[in-house]
Amino acid sequence: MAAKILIIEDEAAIQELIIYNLQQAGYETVSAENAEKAMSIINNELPDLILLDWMLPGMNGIEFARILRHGERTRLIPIIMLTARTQETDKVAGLEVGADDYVTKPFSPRELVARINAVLRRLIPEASDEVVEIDELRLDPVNHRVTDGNKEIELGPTEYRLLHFMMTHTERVYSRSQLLDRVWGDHVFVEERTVDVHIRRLRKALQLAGKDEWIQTVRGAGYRFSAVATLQAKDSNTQK
Amino acid sequence: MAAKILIIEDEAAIQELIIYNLQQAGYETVSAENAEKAMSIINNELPDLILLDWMLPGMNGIEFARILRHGERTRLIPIIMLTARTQETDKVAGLEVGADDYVTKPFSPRELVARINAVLRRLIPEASDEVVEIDELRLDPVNHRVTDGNKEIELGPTEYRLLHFMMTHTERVYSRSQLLDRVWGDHVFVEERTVDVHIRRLRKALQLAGKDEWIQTVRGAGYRFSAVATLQAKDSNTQK
DNA sequence: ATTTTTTTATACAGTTTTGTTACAATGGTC
DNA sequence: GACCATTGTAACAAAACTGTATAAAAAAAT
Repeated sequence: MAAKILIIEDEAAIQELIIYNLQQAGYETVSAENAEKAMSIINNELPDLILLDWMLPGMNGIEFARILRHGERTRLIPIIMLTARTQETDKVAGLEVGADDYVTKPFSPRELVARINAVLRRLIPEASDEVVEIDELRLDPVNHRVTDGNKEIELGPTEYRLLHFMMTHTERVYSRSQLLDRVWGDHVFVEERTVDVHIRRLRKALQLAGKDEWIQTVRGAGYRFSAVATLQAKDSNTQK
Repeated sequence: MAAKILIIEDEAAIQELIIYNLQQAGYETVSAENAEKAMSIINNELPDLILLDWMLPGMNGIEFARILRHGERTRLIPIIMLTARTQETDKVAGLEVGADDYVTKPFSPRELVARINAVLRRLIPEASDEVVEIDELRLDPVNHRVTDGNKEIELGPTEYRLLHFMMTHTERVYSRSQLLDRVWGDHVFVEERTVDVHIRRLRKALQLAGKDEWIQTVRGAGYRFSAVATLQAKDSNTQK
């Protein structure tokens, strides 16, 4: 599942340069020349990351970034600002409004791609195309396959995304509501208990590989993915 | 257990900017635009920290801070003031009324988060997400795990919170009623004896690690957590 | 030594949380 | 349109957790 990147840039030449390079790097791209078009795209297909030009016809990028940060659905989308300016104040203003990084023009395509990679890895690793492999368990976003050694594990779409998220966020407890936000999407109207059901389905699928214990219940808190072998100190006294 | 931060700020743009950044930083947020709403929120769900704008519609922040400091339940909640002014006198007034820190607008989100972290660490360490480690005993709030060396210690939710509180407040006696307030939460009505039971359960769990002696009974006063070598005139001939 | 107070230990019943399964609704595909 | 996979929810079962009562033990006071 290649990350989808929205490019908001009015200069056609630069836009095409970026599109070319991002596609080269394996990203899916959509683009808009102004804020209105950008908004309509965002409403249709939530991008994973937004490349936003500082100067836009009609509305400046800072303003637009602020609007995105206000939107319920768009709040969590990483934003990288493109700016011709190098003033420190602009940098600060950009970061203050919630940009996650910025690139000054002129930029090298390699630098741009590198920064995008970095931001995605940091903020939504499950949206990057990197293979995740833990022990023998391997999830390959490119061919959308999960394997254990040479055995293939079949998962439904939701279980796949859930596993992908968990494998890229291990050793950390996530509440049901956090999982809904990150795996289902922000503020999807779904019962929290639904998470349990999908956890169950995922565990069932992993059971064949004997890896179902990696998905752990943390009572009162949520779920945790952990492949670390820890000697349980239980079963010596907790019995009834 | 992410700390819950109440943001009292009437300017929508600033409020959302703060919300976004605090959520990014892993905090839970609630917000209010004026003093009344803030009060009603506080009555329902005690926040761990309050971010309070200096200027509020109807009532100024200083006044509100003073009210909070008088309230039985709210007295101990850390307050960080947000102010557009930089005058030294205001700073003084803010700190005098009991604010624990203050941040002047415009502020960088990083600074804000850093100050919040600092205040929380100082005043309610158990609400921050930092790992607590004493000797070999390690409690990690992020993955919600307690380990002794490489042995995992399994705890129920209440024992976990109790241990977390005690590990972050060592070398000090807490009465049962204090523990009920801080671990169970105020406004909870349970027998004081209940504390004994959970202390017992926690000790039992720690016993496997041989760390149960760290939870000490102070007769007539309460309990104390102390990892300091207990070289009391206790004469451990009675060992084993 | 005896009594009183405080703490520990344990059992138990009630409650909450989580696991599991079945089912109906949805939406895509042939 | 019929088929199929997938999804979310509800309902019930199972498990874990909680608070209280009670009895035993320990410490302090008499």
